[in-house]
Amino acid sequence: MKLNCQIFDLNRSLYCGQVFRWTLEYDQWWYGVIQGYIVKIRQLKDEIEFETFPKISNPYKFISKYFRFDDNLNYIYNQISKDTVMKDAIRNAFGLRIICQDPWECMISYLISQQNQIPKIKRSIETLSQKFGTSLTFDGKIFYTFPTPEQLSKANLNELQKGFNQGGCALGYRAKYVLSSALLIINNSLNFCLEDLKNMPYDSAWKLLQDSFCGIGPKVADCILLFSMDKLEAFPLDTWIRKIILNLYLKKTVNDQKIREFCSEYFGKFAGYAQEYLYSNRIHLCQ
DNA sequence: CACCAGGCGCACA
DNA sequence: TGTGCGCATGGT
Repeated sequence: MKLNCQIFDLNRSLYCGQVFRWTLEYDQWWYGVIQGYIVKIRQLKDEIEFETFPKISNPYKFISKYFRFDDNLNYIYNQISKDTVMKDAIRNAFGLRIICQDPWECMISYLISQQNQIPKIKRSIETLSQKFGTSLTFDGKIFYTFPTPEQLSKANLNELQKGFNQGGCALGYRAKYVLSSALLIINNSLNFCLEDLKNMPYDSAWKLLQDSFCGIGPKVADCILLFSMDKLEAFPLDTWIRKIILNLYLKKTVNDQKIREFCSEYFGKFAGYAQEYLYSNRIHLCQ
């Protein structure tokens, strides 16, 4: 199937560190698993070419929603282009789009991301899927869906925590956060479901995530809201972004709360896009 | 061998 | 309300 798209860079969107389950194979084809579907996709100029397995009833809608093709990037660039730092960041990562992930997978992925490195995050999530997800075969390769809360709740703490060379997922101290989150959901211990957060204002959803789940703090909550709950005002403040904002914008040391207040005010309701373009340029901007 | 990683919970003031 | 410390494991 083919789909025309404007202001979109597939490689940048998949490679920038917001999603963890995509791999680049031959002829520029990316393979990934989105919910229960394997997706094979590549970009040729302004056109993307893709295929799903199993076949999905409305593939164009599925792909458009995932890559947020309804976001008007021209308008968003205009809104966040407050200075030369951001203009350069946009130029260097032009076409990068926030991806709309599954809330549950996103939550677990960013619980795992804390105090961790991207290659290891990917390896942990891949191992988690292999051990507890459902297998699918396509193009002669075996893929695994991200485990549901039910599937993940059957794991024991030890095999989540321990290292790869001991048959574990190498989650370390984060294992208890992952398992307790799965148990909270399958035991119906919460008086809301994750999808409900999409219909809440940003502030209340941000607080509710941190109050409900152990291991979710300000940064992880923002990642969940930005990458899976359509909250484009969320501004995940990690070590890289902290350095960039303190060095290039505030030029003095203030606490995280002050940084968040500044970024929210300065970048506005598309602050999440601003964050993603700064993060994408982090190596360049932190020198 | 040190040291640190897309932070967070907890103990203290 | 605000600050400092330890954390499991893997990578450099």
